[in-house]
Amino acid sequence: MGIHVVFGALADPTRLAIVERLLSSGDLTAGEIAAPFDISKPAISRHLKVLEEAGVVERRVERQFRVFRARREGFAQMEDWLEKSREFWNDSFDRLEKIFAEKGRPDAEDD
Amino acid sequence: MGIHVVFGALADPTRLAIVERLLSSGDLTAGEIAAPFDISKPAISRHLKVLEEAGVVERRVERQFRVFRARREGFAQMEDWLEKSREFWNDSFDRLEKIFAEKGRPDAEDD
DNA sequence: TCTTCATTTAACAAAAACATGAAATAACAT
DNA sequence: ATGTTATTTCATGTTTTTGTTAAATGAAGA
Repeated sequence: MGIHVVFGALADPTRLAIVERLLSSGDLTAGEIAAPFDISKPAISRHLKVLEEAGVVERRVERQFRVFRARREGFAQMEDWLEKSREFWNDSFDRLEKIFAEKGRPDAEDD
Repeated sequence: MGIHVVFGALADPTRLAIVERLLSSGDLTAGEIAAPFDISKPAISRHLKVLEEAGVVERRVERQFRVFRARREGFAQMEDWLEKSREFWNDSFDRLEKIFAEKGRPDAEDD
């Protein structure tokens, strides 16, 4: 589906706040999620849909409520992407070290 | 500035591709960055501005070129946010363990 | 200075995102 | 069945994002 969709889901302040609250509070109903915000319930409902479609939260029906919960796999996707990026950082650090070693001193004045 | 700005910067497929290329290739000029894409240079220029304002890349002037590079601090922000989230996951796992322990059954495979 | 190459800013159009109130649906209780 | 509570879908308006082309700016060289 693409990691950019996950990033997009977390790019909105309202959605980010929802996710952070779900992380700290565990399961919450749509109504509980909407309560602290000044925006309408339809708007929150859409945000929840975006988060669900991105795989960041999951929804289940319990009695007359829809209960939401943060979803591990969504976070795992980000972890993986960042892990891959970290490798690149390490690689380029290695390249720099090699260059320094060959030149014999860390800050040579060239080009 | 808010982590959601960083997420927003990476939410666009073109910008994500730019960042990934900068990670693997090191420094690139605006022109080199624009080359593989089908969209106009002004459009790429704006994407680069968004990435720069989010702190994900940095720009410097070298001869007649603008050279871009991925920026460690931008990634560190995400690492920190994910690290914080990971703590919450661990905490809720602890809570679950405690509940199982009280029930006398450490790993019940019920649904 | 005049030209050229590299890139950004400006002006604008199309598409997407985000909000709202009203109506529809879902689950449950009476 | 009818009503009540919980939530989503619909129709719509506004703002933001993303793209385009044309013009402006920046740096370098003749």
